[in-house]
Amino acid sequence: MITRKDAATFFTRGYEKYLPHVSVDCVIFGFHRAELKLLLLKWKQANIWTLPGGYIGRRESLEAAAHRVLRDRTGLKNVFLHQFHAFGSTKRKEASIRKLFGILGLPVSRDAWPLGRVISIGYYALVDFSRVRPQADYLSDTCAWHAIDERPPLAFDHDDIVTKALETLRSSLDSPSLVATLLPERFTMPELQRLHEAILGRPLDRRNFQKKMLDRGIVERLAERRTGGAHRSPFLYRFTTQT
Amino acid sequence: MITRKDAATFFTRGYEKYLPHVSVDCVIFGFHRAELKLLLLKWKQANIWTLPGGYIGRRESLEAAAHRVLRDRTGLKNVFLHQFHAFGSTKRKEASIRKLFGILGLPVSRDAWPLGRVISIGYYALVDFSRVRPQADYLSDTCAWHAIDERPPLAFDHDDIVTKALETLRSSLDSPSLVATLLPERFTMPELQRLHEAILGRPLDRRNFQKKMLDRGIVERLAERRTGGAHRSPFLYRFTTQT
DNA sequence: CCAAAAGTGTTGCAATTACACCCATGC
DNA sequence: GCATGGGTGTAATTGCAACACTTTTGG
Repeated sequence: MITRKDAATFFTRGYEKYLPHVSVDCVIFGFHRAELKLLLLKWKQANIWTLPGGYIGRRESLEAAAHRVLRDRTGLKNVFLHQFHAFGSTKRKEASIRKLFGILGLPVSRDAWPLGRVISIGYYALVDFSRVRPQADYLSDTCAWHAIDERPPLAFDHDDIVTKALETLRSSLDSPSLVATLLPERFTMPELQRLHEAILGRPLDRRNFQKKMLDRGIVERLAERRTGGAHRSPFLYRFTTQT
Repeated sequence: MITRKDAATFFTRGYEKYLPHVSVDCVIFGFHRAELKLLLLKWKQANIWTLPGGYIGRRESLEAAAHRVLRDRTGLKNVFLHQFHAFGSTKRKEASIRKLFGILGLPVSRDAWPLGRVISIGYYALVDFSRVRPQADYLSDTCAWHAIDERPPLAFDHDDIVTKALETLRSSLDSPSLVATLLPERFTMPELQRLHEAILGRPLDRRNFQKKMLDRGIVERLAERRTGGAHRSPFLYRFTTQT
């Protein structure tokens, strides 16, 4: 978690700890009420929304940086992050960054290192919406979920990054390891289907979906059913541990 | 093309022109005598082979940087480059770089900026072997093609980069735009097949291959045949311009 | 005429798609 | 009992892989 003190030293001596000009940005997808959600940060006292992102430590691997940045800026831990693309934005607006640091009451020298051009490596992940408590860091007012197609416009080139991440996510849906992290240990077939539909943004045929999941050995049925709901009680399933 | 003068000013004031800590590396595939080739540079008077790579200009897009670096270091122009992955190597060996610059008779101060850790964005391309004259730059002895599985061991993490590029190339073979650049305007079906086989590293069925290419509308047959060779004269084909 | 390369067609399997019917549950 | 959602099956289609036969060409 970034504190006030961290932020204060960031502009003056951050380059000692971090590589300038390279950052990671995380596109975090969640799933709630049959909708795909996106985790966004709102800058303090400014109507600027961005992806959680940050710089890379001088001796830190890209992967490790992505995990640390995500934890520091949103509180999320133990997330499966996947690199998907590098973005060479020359759009970074000095003015926005100056404004934020003005609001925070922190000094920004004229040639402060983070005002320069930044190349950003994009990572995405799917996380279990209900098991996560997003927490804004010192730089932000809010860390909150947004429905994927009702999100506010994002700063810099972050809208492009989200678009590309969603594309990648959709095309990698056939590997079950990803979606496994979004559901509880045991789940019903309709639940799994809602999740796939939310990610793909289109409806799927119930019967074909079930057949595919079972034929491919992606999930296996348990003896138990989920009772209590209206209508017929659905079976419970779980992901098979094998490949 | 990098000259002696460029190299000399590179270590001292290069950071004014380029972003430190971020580079692009190009994996250039060629095709000759039914073999997939790889374009490599050998450092001057040292047995160190690397991919053509370089730094990114401060106001230059990633894409533009990849094209410029490739041209400067190998002489190749007008190549379709595709970004495929970012590599966060912490393996960069100071010693190698000092050695090269020692050989070149160029001074390297102790805290020279290019000695630091580098994050590299990988680009790959397929080029027409016969239309290209690779030319080594000032930093290199040799700029030469190597058969993909007889290449020398590469420095830094460049072997990983090649592996990943080859993976990406293979999985993107169904989009014809890539391979189109490797063949002349008009070509025979066997020629196209050899190319696919070289990329995939395995033989393909002649008949199924032909059917697929024609059914999908990837190529269309011309009236003409290629005469002069032994055996039956094959038809000529060309890529369809649509989609 | 024959070896080697090129052109054409058939068949079977597997995955995907579309669609129809039966079962359970709460109101 | 009936609307709603959940479970099962079947036929048509598509893409891919395996395989056999005919045609052309130079030697």
